[in-house]
Amino acid sequence: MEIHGICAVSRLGAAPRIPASRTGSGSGNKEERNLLPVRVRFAPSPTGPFHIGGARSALFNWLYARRYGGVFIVRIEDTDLERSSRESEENILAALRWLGLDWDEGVEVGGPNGPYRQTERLELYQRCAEQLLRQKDAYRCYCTEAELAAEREALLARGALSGYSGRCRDLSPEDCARLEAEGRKPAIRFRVPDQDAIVVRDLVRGEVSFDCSDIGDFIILKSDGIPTYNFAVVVDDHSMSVSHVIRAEEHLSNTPRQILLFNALGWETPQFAHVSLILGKDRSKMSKRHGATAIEQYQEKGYLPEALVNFLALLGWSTGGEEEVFSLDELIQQFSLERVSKSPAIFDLDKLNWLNGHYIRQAPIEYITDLSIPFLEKAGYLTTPLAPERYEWLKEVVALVRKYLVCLEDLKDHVGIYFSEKVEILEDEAGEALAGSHVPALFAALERLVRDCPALSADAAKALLKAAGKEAGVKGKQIFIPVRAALTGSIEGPDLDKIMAILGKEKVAGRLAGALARDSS
RNA sequence: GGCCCCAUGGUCAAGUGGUCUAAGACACCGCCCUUUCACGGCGGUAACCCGGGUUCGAAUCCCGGUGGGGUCACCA
Repeated sequence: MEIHGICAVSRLGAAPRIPASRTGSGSGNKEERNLLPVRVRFAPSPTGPFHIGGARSALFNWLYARRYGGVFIVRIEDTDLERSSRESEENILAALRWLGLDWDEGVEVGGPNGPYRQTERLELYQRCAEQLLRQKDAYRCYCTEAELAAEREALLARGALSGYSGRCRDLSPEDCARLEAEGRKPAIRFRVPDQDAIVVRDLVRGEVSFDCSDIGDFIILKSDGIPTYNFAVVVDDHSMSVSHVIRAEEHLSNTPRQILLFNALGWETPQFAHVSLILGKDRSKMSKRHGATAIEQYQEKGYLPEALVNFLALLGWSTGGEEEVFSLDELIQQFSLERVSKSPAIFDLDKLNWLNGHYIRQAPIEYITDLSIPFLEKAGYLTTPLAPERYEWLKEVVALVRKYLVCLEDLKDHVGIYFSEKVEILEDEAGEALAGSHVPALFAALERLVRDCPALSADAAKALLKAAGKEAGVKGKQIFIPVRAALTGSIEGPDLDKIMAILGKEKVAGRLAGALARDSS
């Protein structure tokens, strides 16, 4: 297996070791660093469906890359062998593409720093771990999970929950040999230095300081040779020359460990930006019980990617202006890390719904019609391929009902009357409207007029309605309500003349006759 | 519990010491448009967590409290 990016590691020897006394996340001030080419990454672990929060992290990274002409990398953090799967990796990538977030380097597209799946870069981590071992910045730990669990429990009982006892910190080669003879497989632990404070310079949070004594020696390479998250990110972010690490706030407390690793390996740290979390209605971290959390679910319900992107961008970021609706291009123009909010945001489904409806109403009708087709198929209203006239007709249907939609899945509740043969009386009021004494005369007149009409356009329908009313001696609501009831089974809905035009002569006349027959029986 | 982060209407948020009797959006309420519903338009209700400082002056700065969240794994 060939691993690119080894060059980055080979610089190791030459790079000056950053003294342990140094605090801070690396050299160079902000302005200086900003001149560096922007290289950001989205690094999901493929352990389940693509979460809303992950999507926002991906979006922010992508926007940042596009805003500054940088490179957006997608790397797969699949070191959790138990939970990772190709299936969810593909899921995530598909969702990324659906949202319109394309990547320049990474899994599937390749690039100079690949491979982009961590399980395919094991050799690299191995080598870096050995380096640390040689420098005495890491050591082999022979404790078993059971021993560690017991130790943790004891620690917890004393109320001091933190870290590792350091039992294997200073094992002699002989100790190691003996333990290995027992059949124990060592994990590799990082030796956290005696350093007072380590400060994270964060682009959204400012300087955040952590005390080293609060950080216990942590494992960087598991006993099976797989790296641990904190180790793999550092090695990869360096070897992929990542300039800015933009990720969720839950990683903030991991950052000092990572900085320690960067320092020990003699590497410069990237810039960090920790974006606050997305919370559910009850203010706790967004999870399944708060409703749909997977991007996939929104896609299935018929949310538009542009609405979701727009919504996600506004969660934790704002322009400062009054506008709320932004295309991807407009977001790129305006995005900046400086305007990312520090406080967590609650996922507001109402606003997403409004935005989605807004996009459904505003987008070109062909676009919405095309997106609607799979939903109509699924509801059993349509089979593809569509004849051209049928498509034109469908466009009119969609144009008529889209103002009622929150998402495309709602279509099925509004289009039944245009597809089905029979009308179902849905409301009591509709039945009552049909029972009016003037109704038979009105319907008879209208049915005749409709049948005699050469082409039932909306304009023609309007005129016919008026004429029929005149013949029956009624007007206004007395015309519209019963006709609407007969044609749609409901007393509310889109403009009646347009409904009639879409339904066509046959259906209109037939339904009128049907209502009459039903009424007299 | 230790450590860390956060705190403007129900929600998203603008606001970076005076122009704040605090913007905008969603939701809610009302009016208008309309044959109905919806869309749309117009208007309205509603907020600086508490307590101390600093200052001529604080939503804005500092300290403390409270509340919420995150994190403490051979998970990421």
